[in-house]
Formats: sequence, structure tokens, C-alpha cells
Amino acid sequence: MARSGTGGSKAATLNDVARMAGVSLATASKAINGRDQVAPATRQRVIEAAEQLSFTPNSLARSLIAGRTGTVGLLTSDLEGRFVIPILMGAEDAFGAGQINVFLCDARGDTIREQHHLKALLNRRVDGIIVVGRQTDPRPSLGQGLPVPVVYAYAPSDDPSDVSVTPDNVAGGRLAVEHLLSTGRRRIAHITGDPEYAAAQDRTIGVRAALAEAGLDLVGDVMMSSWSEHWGRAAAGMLLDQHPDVDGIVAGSDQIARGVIDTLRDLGKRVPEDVAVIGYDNWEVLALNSRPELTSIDANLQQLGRTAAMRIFDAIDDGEPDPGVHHLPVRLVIRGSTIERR
Amino acid sequence: MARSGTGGSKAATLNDVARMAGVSLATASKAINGRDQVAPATRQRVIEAAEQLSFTPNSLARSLIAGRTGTVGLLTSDLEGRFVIPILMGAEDAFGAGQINVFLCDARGDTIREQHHLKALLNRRVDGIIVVGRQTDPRPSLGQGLPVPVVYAYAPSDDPSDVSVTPDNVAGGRLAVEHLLSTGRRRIAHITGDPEYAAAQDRTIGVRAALAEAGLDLVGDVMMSSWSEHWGRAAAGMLLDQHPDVDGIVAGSDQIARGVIDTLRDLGKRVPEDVAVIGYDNWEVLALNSRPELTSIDANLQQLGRTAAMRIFDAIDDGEPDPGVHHLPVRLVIRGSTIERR
DNA sequence: CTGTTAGCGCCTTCAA
DNA sequence: TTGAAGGCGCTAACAG
Repeated sequence: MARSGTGGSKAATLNDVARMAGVSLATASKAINGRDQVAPATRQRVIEAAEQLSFTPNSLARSLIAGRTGTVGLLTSDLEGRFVIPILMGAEDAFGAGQINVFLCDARGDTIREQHHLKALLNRRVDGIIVVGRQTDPRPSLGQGLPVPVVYAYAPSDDPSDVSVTPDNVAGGRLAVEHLLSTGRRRIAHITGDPEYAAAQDRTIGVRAALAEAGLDLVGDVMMSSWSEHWGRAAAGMLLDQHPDVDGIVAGSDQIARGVIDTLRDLGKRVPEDVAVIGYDNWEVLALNSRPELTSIDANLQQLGRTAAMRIFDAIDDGEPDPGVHHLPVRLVIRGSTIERR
Repeated sequence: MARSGTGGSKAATLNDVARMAGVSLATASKAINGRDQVAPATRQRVIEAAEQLSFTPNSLARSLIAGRTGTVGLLTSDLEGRFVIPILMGAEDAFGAGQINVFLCDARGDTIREQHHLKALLNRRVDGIIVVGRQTDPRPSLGQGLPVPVVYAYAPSDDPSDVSVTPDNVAGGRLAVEHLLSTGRRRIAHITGDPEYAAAQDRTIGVRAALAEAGLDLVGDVMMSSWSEHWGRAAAGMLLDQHPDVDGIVAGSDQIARGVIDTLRDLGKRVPEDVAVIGYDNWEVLALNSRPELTSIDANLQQLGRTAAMRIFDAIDDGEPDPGVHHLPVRLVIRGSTIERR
């Protein structure tokens, strides 16, 4: 009786199928793989035998011959970070469509473990590797000598001869300000997260640039501290204290935006009538449950994952790397925190 | 010049190493794998040659011989769901420690795609499969005939002869009530999510049981609707309207709890002095940014992932399935929403 | 159309 | 202590 787990007899091999169908190994192979040098009747017999034995071709053997495994490694530094998940999804999706399977490796921010995983991936002869970082700050390159193409996603490599894809945070900052301007705001402030993050710096650059182009200045200084709701609340309090006439706030993250909105309500300011607030990340759990719902910048991370996958595809086939850091477009998602409901 | 991507000459094979070291293939193999029938000097020479050529043993060839690949499949129905991620992390971690690599497959809730991925995993000769669902409701079994052990995590299989691990939601409900009771609350209400979810039902059972044991009744009916902050706000409004004397609320999720707390503040109720609120999931982004921070039930999902991995390990080695649904313990995390800060 | 032969890269007897 | 030979499961030339 075939118990589930370690079920009795081993998996059927092509040899078994051939014998059962009364043909040679080679013929069975051709029949199964749809080669056209085989009589219809024979093919039919082989296929039936295969079904009978519930034959499954052994990918290992195939890969050994082909020199390609149809697998790629997804090397992440931190699965916990919520930015890597959509990227993973996008990549897995793109590869899945191309009959490629994905090895998931989480280095947990540890270089040793990363090296260890890298080695394992190479032993397994993956056809390519995507390295997904948790921040947009550049990270150390895995090096140039690797036998397979590598693409860095989200966190670009610090070596310009590597291929990297990362969201365009400067454009995101611009987009946020341009949107606020388009709703008639003129006294705009910027509250954002940890200044150690490139994301904070880049978005700020975009914010400043867009304001400058409109001939405006930021209201107060950029307020930078942490990516939390707590900071959003505190900063908004200080801001309104010093500049009660502010009419638009660009928050560096949706969490900060939530905090900002909380404080504004506490202070009796209406959003968006008195002050418009725009977040960043379009993290739906936060954005959709906010009162009012949060306008935000979406970094298209799933798309970014797909793009990384495509670049690996190309590198595997053509071998045309196109090195450098590629900044991918971001997207404005408009909700009630910047535009009044009618 | 060895360009990064599809770098020049192919990877070195054991044959190359043997030739360079001036020994036979067999001897090289023994030397590299630490077999003891080889002279120290010879071994040294082989190892040096291997390093020179940066030789990497081809896992495919090894697996072909060994009949085990040292890989497992992680078949998830929905990567987006935030519950699968910690489970993934736990499993990946446990396997990583055992030199096993993980194939990640996201079926996106589609049965066809799931079958497709399953087939691919079997072709690749994974040694085992973990199926991770996004809800705790039972899901269809993959079937009994599979040639490798399967463990279902979070969403148990509907076939009791399969092995499943899932959090103990009934115990979670109990735990929440017992905690509120221990802080002196007696008029306890329960606001939870979608009644279609087993999670909502099971937690409610636990809540009722714990109250009954204390000789108490729930204040009002269980309020079930959706897992959102919006619902938490609305429900709390209705509840306080009908039962202004309530002094403890068990929320079915942290999101609901956040909504509840929001409304309580709007109504001028102090948390936890007037009303204690406990959430569920211990989703830190929400729990830690709440005012006050949220007491919650943590389902130990990472541990659950590890457990699933362990069971696969065991099944691969021993072949002792121990079928049935195993309910894993949950954990209370106490914060400011149920206990006053001193 | 079908079968025979030679590997893919590696490990493991078994002789020498 | 070393090497030659067989085979893991499959495919891709070749002959028949």
C-alpha cells in the first residue's frame, strides 16, 4: 500500500517506460518530448505507458546535459522588510511564466550567510541571481568573477559595472510636490524619516527641486528622524506650532503620514481642506484605513521585481548586461488626503 | 577578459582538477570529499588544483547519484498575505541550517497554477513540500499518491491523513480573555472580522469558553464583519452606544483594535483606564505605533514555519508522518492598551 | 521510423 | 594508495 511519505518503489524512469512500451530508450525519449521522428502509434503507446507508471522526467538529468538548470537564485538580505516581498512576487511571477523556478535565500543581513548562500546557489548551477536589498542605499557588489549574471534590485550595487534596478526616489519627491502644487497648495513642508537612508535624501532632493522650479521655498526645514507614526505625530505638532499657515505636507512614508494626520485632527485641522497630506510607499493597509484615505507615491515594486527578472532573462540568453543603476518610474496614487471628496 | 555575465570558459569540472593535479578522476573525488584512502600529499595537490580552477562541485550530478537533491518546495497560495511571510522565514531558516535549499512557488490562489508548480517541483525531485495557506481554514489536500512527504502550514489539509500545523486560535481567544480578566475587567465584548474565516470562529469559541469558565457572559453579541480598521471604528461606536459600561474589548485583529482605540479616544474614553483593548496577530507596525501600544496575541508564525520544516526533515529521514492537524501554541504580548503605565 | 552509442559530472565498487 | 569501469536518468548524434 503506497503510503504518502516515503512511498514504496522509486519513481519510474524513462527506461521503465521504454520497456513497458516495448521500445528503446531513445524512442521513448523522442515520443515523450514531441520529437517528430516517431510513428503516431508508437508515440501513443509510449505516452500510455508513461501515464501508467506516472512517469515524471527527471529535471536533474536533463539539466546535466543541457548545461542550464532553469533555476535562479533570489538572494535577499532581509525577508522581514516589507519592500522585498513585492519584489519577490514580481520576480517569481515573471520567472514562473518562463518555466523557471526560484531558490529563495535569506541572508538575514549577515555577510557570512550571504557568501554561504551564494556558494550553495552556484553549486546548484542556477542560471542567474537576483540580489534584493532592503534599502535603496548601495550595497557591496558580489564581485565580478561570477559565472552567472547577477542583477541587484532595490539596493543597487556599489560597483557601476554591475546591473542594478532601483526606484526613482528623486522623481517620487518631485511627483509628490507637483501634485500638491496642482491642488493649489503653496506653503509646503516636508517631514521624512531617517537621514541615514538614501531614500530620505533622494526624496528630499526631488521635493526641493520641484519647489524651486515653482519659485517656492520649503516651509521650515526638512524634518528628518525616523520612519514611524510616532515621529509623524511629533513632527506635525512642532511644524504646526511654528508654521500654522502650512497648507501641504509631504511625508516620507505612509507611516509618517498617518501620524501627521492624527496630529492634524487633534489640532482641529481638516484634511485635506486646511492641509493636504501625501504619503510614500502606498502601503495599502495603512493608506486605505486612514481617515481620510491617503494619497501616496507607489514605487511599483512588483514591476521592479519583474524588470529584474527580465534583465536576468536577457543576460542568460543574449549576454548583453547593460550595466549601471537603472532608476524605475514611480506612480502617484490619489486619494482623499489631498483632494476633497465631492 | 572574463566579463561578468556569461563568462568565457565553462565552469571547471572534477576532470579538469584531476588532470591538473596529475591524478585520476576517482582519486580527485576522494581527495575533495575527505575520503581517507588517499595520501596526504596527493590530497594537498588536488585541493590546490581545485582552488586554482575555482572548482565547484556540480550538485546536479551528485543529486542524480544520491537520489536526494537537498531541496524542498515551498508552495504558497498567496505571497501577499502577511501571514505567509514569517512562516516562510522560519522554514527557510530551519532548512538553511540543514544545508537544504528552498524553491519558492506562489500559486496566487489559482488551483491550476498550483498543480503546475507541484509538477515542476516533482520534476526537480524536491525531497519534500511545505504548503502554506493564507487562512487557517482547511484547504484541499494535494492528494495521497505523492512520492515525497508534504506538510501543510497555517491552512491545514482537509484530509486528516495529511500532516498539518496551524496556530491554536481557540487557545488565543482564551488567552485574550484570561488576560483581561486578570486585569480586573468583567464587562467584556468581542469585535472580530469576517465570519467566513475559521480564525474568527475559533477565536470566538475560545473567548466564549474562557468567559463561561469565569461565570461571565459576553457584553452584547459578537460583532463580526471585516478585518479592517474601518470596521473596528464603526463597531466600537455601536458597542459603546448600546453598552457604555463595557470595560474590556477583545479585537479579532490588530487592525480592528486600532480602529476600536481610535473611536474610544473620539468618545473620550481612556485606554486602558476606562476600557482595555487587546488585539490579535501582534503585527508590530500597527501594535507599536498605536496610542497606547497594543497588547496582542502572537501566533508564533516563524516558529510554526520552523516546525513545519522539522516535520519535513523527520519525514525525509525516518518516514514517520504522525498525521493530523497539530495546533501550535500562541503567546500573549502585553503592552499599554491593557495595563496602565506607572 | 527505430535502435545503438556516447556522453553530461560525479561517486563507488573492485582490482591492481 | 591509486586507477579503471560502471552507472545515476536522460538526450543527441549517428547508424540501421
